[in-house]
Amino acid sequence: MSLPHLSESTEMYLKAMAELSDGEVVAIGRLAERLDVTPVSANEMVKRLDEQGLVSHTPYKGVNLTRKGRQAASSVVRRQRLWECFLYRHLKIEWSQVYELACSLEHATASEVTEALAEFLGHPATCPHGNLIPAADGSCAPLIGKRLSDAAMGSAVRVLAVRATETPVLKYLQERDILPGREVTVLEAAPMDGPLTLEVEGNRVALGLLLSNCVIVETI
Amino acid sequence: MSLPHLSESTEMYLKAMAELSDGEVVAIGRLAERLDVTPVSANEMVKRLDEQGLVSHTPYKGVNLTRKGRQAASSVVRRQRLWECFLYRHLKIEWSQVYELACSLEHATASEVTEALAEFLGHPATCPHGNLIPAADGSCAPLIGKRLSDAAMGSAVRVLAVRATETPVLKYLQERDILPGREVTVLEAAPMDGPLTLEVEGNRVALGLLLSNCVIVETI
DNA sequence: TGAAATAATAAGGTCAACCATAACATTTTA
DNA sequence: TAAAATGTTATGGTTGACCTTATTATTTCA
Repeated sequence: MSLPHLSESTEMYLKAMAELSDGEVVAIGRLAERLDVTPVSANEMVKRLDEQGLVSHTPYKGVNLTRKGRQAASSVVRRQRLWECFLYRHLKIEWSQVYELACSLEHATASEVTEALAEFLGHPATCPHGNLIPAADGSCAPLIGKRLSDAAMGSAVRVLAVRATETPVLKYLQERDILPGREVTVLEAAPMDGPLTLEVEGNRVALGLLLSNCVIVETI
Repeated sequence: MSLPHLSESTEMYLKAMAELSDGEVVAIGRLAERLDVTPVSANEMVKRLDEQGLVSHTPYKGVNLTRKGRQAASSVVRRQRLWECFLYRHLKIEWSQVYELACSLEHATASEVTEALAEFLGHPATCPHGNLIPAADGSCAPLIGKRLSDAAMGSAVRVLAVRATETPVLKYLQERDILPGREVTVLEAAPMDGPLTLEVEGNRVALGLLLSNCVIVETI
């Protein structure tokens, strides 16, 4: 059941794959970018992960998680998101910072602690960014929603989740009140992949397309 | 103020020194033993710590913490003991396990998290084993008490703290109710450094001398 | 289809923190 | 004071996870 113990680096690769993929194959270049290592290093590491049976790598095509790898990645994500809940709810740590701070803790958390924490928190369904917390058995329902960038012009939507990890990016969203639960109206989309103009909590906000891609919404 | 960031290994050495020394010089052999590395490795590491100005090593005499090293060690101990409180009080993790589990977390804890945790816990004075939690500024009052092995025969004492770290040892004490706050009467000391016979919570318990050294008590 | 972009492989290097073995220095203690 | 215990230094080795530079393979796209 429980794996031999994965290194912090291994866990970061698995988590990055889970966050980037949505079940699809991931290009080694994206992985390298996300983890801030060179493509050569990512290649080496992927080879090691493949040998351990955690990923399957098809040269020139990309990498995906094996059953074992997906299970391990879920466990990492579960730990992180539970810690995010704790840091945010109980320690009152800033929304934009909890991802980063929980990330260090996740690798140092034994499963007894994870499960006791889940119990303490009342088995939350989502992290403060709105992303779903995988169950202890590794299963994780998919998040149903669409990208803000795909919302119909003039439509009012509710923010479900934010798929961003970097503190400065999260801070940017936080300052503009683009947070889970908020209502947003899409007023305008500038041509040539320009920014969206939104109304959030009574304010007008311009949001670049790439960032709008990271905001998951539901129509209301 | 805050140091460049110490490796996990560095933090473990500093903590071991703080726990072993009581301000005195520590023999490299004790350090190696406690950290479960060879004396050669401990020597190499101590040299590195000396170069970083964290310890001062007098060949053949021993090592002690510098001001900087003591400050860093206090910070590690503070983090660990705060996590112990959280794991014990809020996550209901077994008393004998919290040292070990908090030890992994301590190295992954940013100072924002440490201070928020202290606030959440209401700034506890001691960890679940009765040991004092250093203040945020690194200061730490000494624990006033004596060793159970030094208690007068027939005297009733109260357990203040337990200075043990290994889970099986802590479990042994836990099973015999030798926990902070408990009253203990010393009934007999066997000759030739034999065990003490104690009465704890109405039960007779034999406790080896070495282990009795780890139990800090006050007279009542 | 051919150039550009991306991916893979090879070779050699670094760094922290460990290891073993062996030789030598110092301190303790019997 | 000599032997035993402990500490130190030297040498050489390992492992994981990175790095650079260069070459080669494949895929994508204009």
